[in-house]
Amino acid sequence: MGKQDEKKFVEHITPRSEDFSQWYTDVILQSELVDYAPVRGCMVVRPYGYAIWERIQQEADRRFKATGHQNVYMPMLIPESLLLKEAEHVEGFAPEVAWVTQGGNEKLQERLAIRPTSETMFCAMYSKWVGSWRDLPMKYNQWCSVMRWEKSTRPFLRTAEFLWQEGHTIHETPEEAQEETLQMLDVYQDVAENELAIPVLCGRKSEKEKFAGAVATYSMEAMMQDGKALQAGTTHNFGTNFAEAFNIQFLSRDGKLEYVHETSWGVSTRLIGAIIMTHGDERGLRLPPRIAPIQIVIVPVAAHKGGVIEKCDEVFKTLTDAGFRVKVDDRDTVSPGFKFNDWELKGVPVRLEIGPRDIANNQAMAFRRDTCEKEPVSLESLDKTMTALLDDIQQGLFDQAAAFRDERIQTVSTMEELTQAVQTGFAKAMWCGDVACEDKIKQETNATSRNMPFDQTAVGDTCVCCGKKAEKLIYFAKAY
RNA sequence: CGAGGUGUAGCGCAGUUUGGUAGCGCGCUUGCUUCGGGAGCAAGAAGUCGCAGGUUCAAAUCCUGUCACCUCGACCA
Repeated sequence: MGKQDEKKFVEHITPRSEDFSQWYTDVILQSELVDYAPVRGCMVVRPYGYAIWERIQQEADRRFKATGHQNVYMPMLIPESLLLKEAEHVEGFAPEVAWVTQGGNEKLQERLAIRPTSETMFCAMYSKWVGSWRDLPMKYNQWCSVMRWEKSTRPFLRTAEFLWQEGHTIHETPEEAQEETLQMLDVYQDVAENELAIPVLCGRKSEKEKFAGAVATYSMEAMMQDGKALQAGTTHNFGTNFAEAFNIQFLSRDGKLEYVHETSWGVSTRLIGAIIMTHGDERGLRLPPRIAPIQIVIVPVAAHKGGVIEKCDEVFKTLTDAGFRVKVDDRDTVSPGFKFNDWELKGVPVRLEIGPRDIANNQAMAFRRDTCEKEPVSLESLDKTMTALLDDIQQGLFDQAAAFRDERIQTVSTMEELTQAVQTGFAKAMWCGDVACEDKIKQETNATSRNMPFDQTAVGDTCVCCGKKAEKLIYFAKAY
């Protein structure tokens, strides 16, 4: 392909190297994932974007059920008195809560918060539902939207209203709650790495970065192509903090009144932002096959010629029956060339071009989106060929993202090194554990602590910031 | 919330300095020819110039106010 053609691909999308932020905006709008809404800070998720969300939901929900959780639905409005019960929690969320103050023409006696998260609502209900240790554990999840009055917003990454799931569980013992907290982080990592092909770093948040009201917060952190971190999922262990505030007690095995041990965990449509910023390239999206709403798009070439459409439909049926998510682009209003670019922009992993010449040879031209290579494939045993190809693309995207990330993680032992490392990626450092050092690092470099990995193999003895005795291995990065 | 920027056809923009018939590209409609990397020709449809005041014979253009959005900072899944 010549230079001229190469240029055409990119004429509508700002190159990543020029302005990553603008590239992101161009891609999400042009691939028709979302559009801006007439409401400040809100996005409209369009069919293609929502289809990706539905795939994420299916994969996550399947795992939630497999680990013994059930779905429920809680109301969107939370009375102010409920929200005020857990002091640290209120303080954390108060600045970004939206309120309903009027119903019809009447001013409400008590303001109602539009949920920023539902810990308080779950707690209110759990306190009603729990009586005995025999009622435990209760492991509920809900898929819903929440609202946070954010000051600056970006589609998928931070919007005033966003779709997510929030799991809330209560347990008999601290050990069980901790086990749940870590198990769900594993589930998230499994979804991120094996479905979304996004490598993540899992670990515990510092006191400064933990969730308001939690005893311990864990996260998985992904690196975007601009080297910035994106928190892609979190799990929290609340201990008995909320149980004490909401009086969630049960009669224990030895007849004593005890508080439950509680957890919560969530992932959101932000994961879609992570997919875009992890895998996207100059032509647009590159969707991992396991999450792509369309895995294979069939583009007829010279569709007016006899037999072309029929062959496309035949291949469509074969592949659909074999379990693939397939689409035939039978639009007669645009040229094949337009369709090629269109589906590349939309990130479909594999494109099969079928024209008269292919039919004559019992083959199709297969284009793979990850490498943009094109080669003929036989129409015989196409299901096996496609299975292998999609698996290869899935693995390829993960490997590429992992290699990119690993290259940009630098082990640092001085502030100079840390400052330099967070310009392009993550800094892996030893830390004394003092919030003063986190504050200083934030102030000097704009980077925040991401998390403390479970593997705490030391890379030094002294704190990267103050030089005192180091307590923890931790990652620092600029974050979304 | 601070600093900057932008609002003109569905989208992207020119026109504003120097007031004087509302423009361009893409898209859209209809027809014909095309179809292996963003097709061509022809004929069409479409805009209270963000909103509200003011100045003027005359305002997209000048003045005042206001709203929305974007970018960068401070705060956050």
